[in-house]
Amino acid sequence: MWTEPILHVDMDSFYVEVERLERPDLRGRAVAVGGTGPRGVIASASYEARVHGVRSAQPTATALRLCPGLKVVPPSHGRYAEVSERVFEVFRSFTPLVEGLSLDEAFLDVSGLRLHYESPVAVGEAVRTRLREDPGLPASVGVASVKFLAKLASEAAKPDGLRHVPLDEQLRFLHPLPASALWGVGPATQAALARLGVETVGDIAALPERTLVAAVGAAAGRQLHDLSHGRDERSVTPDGDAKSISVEETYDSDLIGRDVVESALLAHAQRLSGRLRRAGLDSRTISLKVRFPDFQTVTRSQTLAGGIDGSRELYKVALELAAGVDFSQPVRLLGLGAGSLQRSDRPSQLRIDSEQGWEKMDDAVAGIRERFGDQAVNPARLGARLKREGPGKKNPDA
DNA sequence: TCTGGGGTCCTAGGACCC
DNA sequence: TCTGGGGTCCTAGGACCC
Repeated sequence: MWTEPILHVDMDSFYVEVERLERPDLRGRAVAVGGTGPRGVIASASYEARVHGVRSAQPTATALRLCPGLKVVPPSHGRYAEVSERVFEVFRSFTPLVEGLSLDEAFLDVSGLRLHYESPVAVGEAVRTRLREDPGLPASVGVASVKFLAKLASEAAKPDGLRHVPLDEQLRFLHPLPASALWGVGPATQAALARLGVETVGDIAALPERTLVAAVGAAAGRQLHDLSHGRDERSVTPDGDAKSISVEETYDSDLIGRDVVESALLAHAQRLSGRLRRAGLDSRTISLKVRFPDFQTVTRSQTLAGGIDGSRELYKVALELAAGVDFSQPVRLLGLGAGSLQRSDRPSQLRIDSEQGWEKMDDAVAGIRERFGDQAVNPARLGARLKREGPGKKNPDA
């Protein structure tokens, strides 16, 4: 039996490297993929850019100040999704036990490959070699006994490396790391831990579980206690269906007035409908998200008796939700989400005729957007505004 | 040059039912 | 006449992840 059968594979600067596949001029220099508008942030930075302090989630303006020669490329989400498909095909050619965490990283349980490879490390190197050949991208791999250690190991392996954490060395690897390295420790939890005098994972391990639970809540406290001792019972579970789908947009300039907000919600309803229909899903819980200039964010949601996926139905619910929000302030961000998803077995003969007409139109619109992008088709209500103001920032997200 | 977009999970309170 | 507890669902907000 292999004692460290879990791999975490993480593509290096994924978006940047995908751009470099087709643009050799981006190789060897400081480049980042991110929003180029006034409110843009960095999604992925090359290592040449990271040297200057450029980080993902950083405002693009800040990144440019830190690294004046930085080349910022707007994201091509459709392309990243395509390459991601290829990456996951490579993963699944090794084992069916693949659990994706995002477009560019996954856990692999390789315990079934004992007869084919000398060790999990050999599997990890083979995965790296295959990804290097096709789609031609660098990846880092962590090899460990459990998921969260494999993830920490791949982090330590970056860039373009492999790190193996043997079972009998895992606490020596784990305990000196900062507490914030643990999965689930963000700014708020870190602050709560700091009040207990905790700096490292080893410090967490020295605390009784009840102290952690009192400080950060039941679920998080118990998890921290387990992880700090190297315990992680979670198995590698191949991906299930999505639990929610949402669209949101932060506007280059704030939306002012309920009318403008309602127009924007119509566009959101159309995009959301397209994504639901392409996925073959209905939603029973619709949620509205509104962020104001001071970053205060409110959500309103409504659960229906049955699932919906049509833009007109989604828009109707969105308007009802919006009626419960005060729009006397400008709006920075609007989002529309769909939860409680269920497969839409849509026996169209059960729908009334007028509904069918709208559904056919939604399908047609979804198809066009899939091929030509979200800006290709818009409801008439948006036409006037778009003509006046132009289509705004390009959104190639398909 | 303030802070994207798409997700998952948790908490806490209230409604409602048994 | 007053007092339960448990379970599930819904809503709002928040933490966190990439």
